[in-house]
Amino acid sequence: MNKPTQGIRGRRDGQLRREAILDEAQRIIGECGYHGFGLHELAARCGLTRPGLLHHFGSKDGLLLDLLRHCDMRHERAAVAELGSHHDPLSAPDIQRARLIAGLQTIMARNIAQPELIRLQVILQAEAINHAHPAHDYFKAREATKLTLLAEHAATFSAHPMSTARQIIALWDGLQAQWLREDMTFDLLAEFDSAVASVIR
Amino acid sequence: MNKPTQGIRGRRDGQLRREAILDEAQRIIGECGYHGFGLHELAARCGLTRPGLLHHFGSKDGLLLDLLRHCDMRHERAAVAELGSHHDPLSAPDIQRARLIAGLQTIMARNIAQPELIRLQVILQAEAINHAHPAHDYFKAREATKLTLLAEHAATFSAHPMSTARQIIALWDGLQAQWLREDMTFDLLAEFDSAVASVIR
Amino acid sequence: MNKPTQGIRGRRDGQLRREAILDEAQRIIGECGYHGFGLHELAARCGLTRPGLLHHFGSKDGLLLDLLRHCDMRHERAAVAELGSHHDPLSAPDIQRARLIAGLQTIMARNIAQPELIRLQVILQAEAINHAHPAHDYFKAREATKLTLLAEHAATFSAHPMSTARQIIALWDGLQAQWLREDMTFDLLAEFDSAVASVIR
Amino acid sequence: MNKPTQGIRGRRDGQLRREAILDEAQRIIGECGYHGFGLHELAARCGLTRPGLLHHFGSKDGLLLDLLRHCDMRHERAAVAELGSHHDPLSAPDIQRARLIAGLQTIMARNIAQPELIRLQVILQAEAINHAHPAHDYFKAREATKLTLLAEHAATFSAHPMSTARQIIALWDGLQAQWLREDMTFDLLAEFDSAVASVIR
DNA sequence: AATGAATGAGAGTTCATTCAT
DNA sequence: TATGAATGAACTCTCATTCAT
Repeated sequence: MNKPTQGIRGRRDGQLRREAILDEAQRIIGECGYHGFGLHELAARCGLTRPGLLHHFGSKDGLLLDLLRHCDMRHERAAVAELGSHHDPLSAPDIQRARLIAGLQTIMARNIAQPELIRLQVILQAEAINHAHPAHDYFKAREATKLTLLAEHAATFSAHPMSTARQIIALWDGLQAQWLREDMTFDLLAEFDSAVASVIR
Repeated sequence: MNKPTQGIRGRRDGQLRREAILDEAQRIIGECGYHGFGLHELAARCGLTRPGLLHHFGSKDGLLLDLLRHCDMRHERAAVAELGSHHDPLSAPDIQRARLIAGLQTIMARNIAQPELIRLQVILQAEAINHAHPAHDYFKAREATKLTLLAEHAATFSAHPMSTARQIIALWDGLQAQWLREDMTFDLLAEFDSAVASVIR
Repeated sequence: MNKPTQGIRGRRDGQLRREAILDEAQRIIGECGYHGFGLHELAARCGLTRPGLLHHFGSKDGLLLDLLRHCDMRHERAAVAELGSHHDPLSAPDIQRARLIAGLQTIMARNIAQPELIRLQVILQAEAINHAHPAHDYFKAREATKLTLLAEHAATFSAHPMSTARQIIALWDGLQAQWLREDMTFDLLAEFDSAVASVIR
Repeated sequence: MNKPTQGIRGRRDGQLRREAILDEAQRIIGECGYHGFGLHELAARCGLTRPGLLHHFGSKDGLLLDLLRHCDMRHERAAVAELGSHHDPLSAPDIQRARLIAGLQTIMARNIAQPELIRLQVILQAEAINHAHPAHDYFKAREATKLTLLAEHAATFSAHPMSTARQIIALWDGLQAQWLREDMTFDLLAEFDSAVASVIR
């Protein structure tokens, strides 16, 4: 007699629906970029209408920022924790170096398991170079954080920690982009490992 | 009474006009990406109307491809020549390595002098990961060319020439992107030099 | 254990809520007109949601008509009473004239104390000229009533009571509109008094 | 063999088309007000699409301002000229008064012949009380001009020229609005004449 | 070589409203 | 009594493009 909790036309739990939308948004923005995707297609893929989307996020910009916050909480914080947990400034340089490499490997391995996340980061990071892009501030802050964190680690064994940090980030971003450009046809994790080993000596 | 030079002058003017437009297009697409820019703004900046633009390039896609071809002829070929001219498979590994580094330095230095070009490459390369992007094929081919060329050079001194090539490209792209993200506030050339020196040993 | 007052309190609270909403509606519609305002802003200003509003008034049109009824009861009836109470067809023309002027003054003075009411009337009266406007019928009836009432008064001393009535209304409306247009920077009451004195001779 | 100047689907002379659109805009805005009308209906009535409209006026606001400018040039200037031409500060007060009345009559008669113009003014003048309305500044300036011009005239025969000016404007606006409200069923010109005669004594 | 006029498609966004809760 | 979710229709406006001139 009773129809469960499901109302007409896909009324869902709110929070659940929001997350489902953000998942789909990650996929579509990762493919087309922020400027290249339209609310209509995202809405259609989620089984609702454009105003239905905006009910949850207010605006296209708002959706993007919510997506970024969402990724931050789910992945970024885990990554920072990964590096932070093994950080012990009193250890010997060799151990520090090994730990950093291990941490980076772990994070990269996790990323490889979800290529949509890599796609999203690669394209947004490029688009957001433009100061007018809604994600510009987010990526500016992210850049500074990554740089500082890596430089801190590198300080224990490198004579130029800042340069080392830059090199790690460059390899990270550059290899991820290559991997996507070549349709994930090479072993990203192995290439990253050997590359990092080179720059860290 | 006859104007014999008019045809030529007209054609030459037209050519000049086209180049001026492409220069402006490089700037605006480098800022906003292909999806983020509109023909209207480009037309306005060039002092003509939208149909005026399309008269020269046929379509937005056509404009992009013309721009890419234009860059190819002006810069890419010079870069390839730079590397090719010093390539001599019979030399000693040390010399090969030094020549490659010198060639890369020269090209990077040339790029740094025209940041709009770097901007264009960074954003388009990211956007064009999407198979539906009009520049996808261009960048796919470019990727293969670069990889092959660098691997050829690296073969003379590296045990894993393909990986070395990837690492060079990753550092190249990654440091350029970082440089733009940080508003060109660090010494890109120096960072690139030391990074390449690391991965080439 | 029983809550005998709850029903009444609830109803009283509801009534208070409704009045608070109508007050805010008066302000916002007076500023933007019926077509220019949105339920969303009104709802926000009242601290509830759009469906919350519609729960009380059924529809946007319904809200407008309720507001009009509300004003009718609070102000319009008082005005009619003001004029009616002093109306005595048997008095001498001079007295009639003086009483009418005094009555109009009283009402105008009352209006000036609540400019939002004047705003509302001025804009709605103009919008409602359109036959399709939801307040059209209301203002059509109001017009007839005012005209009849004033003409009755004027009949005791004017040779053309209908024209006199029209002139009074025109001055009334026209000066109120001017007053708002000039940001209430002149003495509306004084101007109205002297104007009415002129047309009534 | 040759098709005249008429291209596909109503391509017209540009300037002619602009004026035709403004004529229709006058009608529709006069009925529904600025907030009450939509570009779609106007476009449809003119036999083109929404973007077709915006091609000529840039935006809805732009259309309104162009319409206002258009009316200014066609009617307002004629009215000012009408009053100005007969203005001679050296004449006797009686003559001044008679001339002013005659001038106002002429203008009002001209207006009555085009009720759409009156409609437009009545509704926009009310809507534009709101400072955020795109026509606010226009009507603010217009108000000041009218007031100054009439006060100048009235100065020759009235002890309170500013008040007299206000009264004339109030009667003007108020009677026009009444006339529309009552579906043009009374003799506006006659009522205005007798009313002005009263306030000018 | 370039324009002005116009279009169809689609952009993001707001609207009043409905419905289950 | 009021909400959160969602809709369909409408909104202004921008897009790339076409076409006659």
